[in-house]
Amino acid sequence: MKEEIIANRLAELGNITRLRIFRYLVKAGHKGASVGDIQAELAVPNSTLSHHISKLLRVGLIKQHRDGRTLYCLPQYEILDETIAFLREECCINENCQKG
Amino acid sequence: MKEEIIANRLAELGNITRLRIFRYLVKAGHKGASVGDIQAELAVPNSTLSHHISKLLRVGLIKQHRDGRTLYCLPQYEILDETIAFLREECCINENCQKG
DNA sequence: CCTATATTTCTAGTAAGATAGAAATATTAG
DNA sequence: CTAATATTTCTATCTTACTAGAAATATAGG
Repeated sequence: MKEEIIANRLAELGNITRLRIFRYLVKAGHKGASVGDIQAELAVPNSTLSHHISKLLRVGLIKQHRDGRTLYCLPQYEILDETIAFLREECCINENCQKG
Repeated sequence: MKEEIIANRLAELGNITRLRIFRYLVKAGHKGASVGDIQAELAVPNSTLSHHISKLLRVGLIKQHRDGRTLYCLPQYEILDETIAFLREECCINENCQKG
């Protein structure tokens, strides 16, 4: 069910550490950032960071690609946009307005 | 810190029951819906529902106003929009693009 | 092969959240 | 005041999530 998928994504973004990770990647843009970069930026222990990254991966908010020893994380803007759009979907359909 | 405020809101929306409550209110529009309406719609026990509503209230995603015995819940669209906007803020500033 | 770098997995302790029954409170109507 | 309706609070149980140290794996360079 779509509602559950959206809730899962929002829940992942609802953790302060993951929100920081994700925003760091959004700022980084399409080139993304390596796990090591994120760790240096946020000063989170590697095991903790890895755990959070895997959760963001699981719900599709980020993807990864390897370049040598370095794993790059890339934000998935379409997934973010879909998630955001869902919150506004059918806004005020039981009323007569176009937007809140 | 703003990041924490946003994370808290997203975390509240990240629970399936609260997401349903919130979306029901968004659909209802500016007139909102009563706690009883929500309960009838979602078939959640009253104590559970009350707990979830208080969490949405706490982070400002909804407000309430009483009319006799009935408590109406109203979605706070500006808070939602601010939350959404934060996720896109400073997108790609470390790159050269305008939007993902 | 050996070493260094990059990241994940294992493991475990601790804290927080979800759920709901039952009782309590609040409001209105008669 | 009494009864009915609307909603919250209390209490408890159960599950899930966060955190991080230590060990393991993966990749590349010499």
